[in-house]
Amino acid sequence: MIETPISPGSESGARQPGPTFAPLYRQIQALLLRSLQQGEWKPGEAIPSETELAARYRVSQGTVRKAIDELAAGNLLVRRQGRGTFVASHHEVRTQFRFLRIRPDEAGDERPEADRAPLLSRILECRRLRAPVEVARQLRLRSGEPVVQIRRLLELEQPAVLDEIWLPGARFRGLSAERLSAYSGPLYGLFEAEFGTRMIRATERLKAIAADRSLARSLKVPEGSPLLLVERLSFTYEDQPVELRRGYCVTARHHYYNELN
Amino acid sequence: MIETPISPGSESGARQPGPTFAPLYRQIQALLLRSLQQGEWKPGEAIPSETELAARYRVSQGTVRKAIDELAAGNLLVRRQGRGTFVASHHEVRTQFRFLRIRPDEAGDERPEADRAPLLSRILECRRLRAPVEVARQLRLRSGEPVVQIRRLLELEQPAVLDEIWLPGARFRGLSAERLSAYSGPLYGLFEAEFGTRMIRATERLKAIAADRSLARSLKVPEGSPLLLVERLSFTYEDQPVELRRGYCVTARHHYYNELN
DNA sequence: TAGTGGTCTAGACCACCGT
DNA sequence: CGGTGGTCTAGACCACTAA
Repeated sequence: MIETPISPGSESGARQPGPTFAPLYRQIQALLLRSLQQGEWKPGEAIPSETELAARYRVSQGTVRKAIDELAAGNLLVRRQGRGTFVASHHEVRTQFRFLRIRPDEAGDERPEADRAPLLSRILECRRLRAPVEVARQLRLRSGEPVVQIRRLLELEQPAVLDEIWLPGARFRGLSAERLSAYSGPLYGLFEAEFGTRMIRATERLKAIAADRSLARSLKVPEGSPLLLVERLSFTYEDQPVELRRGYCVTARHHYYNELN
Repeated sequence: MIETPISPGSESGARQPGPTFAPLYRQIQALLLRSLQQGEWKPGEAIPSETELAARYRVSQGTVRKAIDELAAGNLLVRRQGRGTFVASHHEVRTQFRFLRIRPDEAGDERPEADRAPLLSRILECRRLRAPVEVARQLRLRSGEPVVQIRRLLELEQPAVLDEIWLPGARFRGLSAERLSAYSGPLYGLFEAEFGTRMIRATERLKAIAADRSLARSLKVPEGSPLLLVERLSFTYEDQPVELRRGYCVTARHHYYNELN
């Protein structure tokens, strides 16, 4: 099966420089993106070789290459010399620390490698309910639509993070506390494997707040203790928001790590 | 003047695939980096065109292009179609918000554009002293070497951030409270223009802490209030650390914004 | 050894910018 | 208009991986 993008100028018809003009490699990129989204290639699998894709789309290898380059830069694909190009997966170690920014103060100053930290995740709750207004707004649901709420405790040594997670109910049917507890490994790994939902990017807002009674009890800190609140909105393909998460972190022996480039 | 990198394989001598092998475009990149560091082209200025550079280094335009691509991706250079390639500068609006991550809660949800926020910076103190152990360690100085310490208050509406900044004394001779107060605009703009020191990248560690008496007074919040502590280490060329900064932020009406890709 | 991604070249043409 | 960066091609060779 051959999909044909607009032909390049030197071959036949010309691209229209009109208002919707996009370079060839971006069109290829969009086609690749569509295939990824539709699951033509699954996370962890290899996509066709550059030569194959060039033939399929009837463009030069260089053009395919540039399309893939950007997707790889965006962490959607992973290039491996001599082996092929693979669909990125949250199961890989390399991808892990892209979203987990809380680190122990002493360890992993910059290299979160060989890090077999005893990261324990304890599911406290998993229930379905109608989306509160603010949650609905951020997830772009109608307020009152069903959502899944998860509460879990992350322990890196001491109890460190209490997460409150909201997910669209429709997309995450059949998600239960049992299923969550049975699964070991990153949450996003489960989401991608069991629900076909891959988190692509996220925005975060951080604040310092004082622990209320409930948080204090869960995290075993005095009431009023300063906590780091990390509010995250995660997106899948097409910039669809699919997870709202509020993490309350004890930062006595941990910190949130960030790099500015 | 012509500088000659190792010739490409197809032309004459071959690159040695030895342990120190680097592709041609990386060698060009290193040469460009050296010119940038040595100030051959100043921030805001244009560097020579791709064709010129290709001639100078005796490589093809495509190779120069790839070298520049990566430097542009790292925010060291800025490409402008039809005009040329320019040395990035902290004076440009585009670069501003790369390092300033504190935002008002309501505004600038994702687009920090057209943002003429009344950002007031009041210098409280600027003095020279001997580097405390921890500061010396992070700035890679011998403990006791001279450093400049700056304290300043940033007001976005209410007083919002108290910054404590340490700089290597040798690199920042002649820096004074007067000079700082006289300068309006981003601090890093002053550093790059007056001291030839351009901040390239930074690492940050964030924690939630309780305001002690001194902080409480400066920021006009009750003692014990939760504050967001942002500890930043900034680097210039060659991964030289040249600024240590501790920012204490009131996050009642502001937050720290971050994007995960 | 065959196949993959990675580098490099040379040349053509296009889009954008200032003059 | 001329110069700049941006796109696209075709072909060569290299480095890495797995069978």
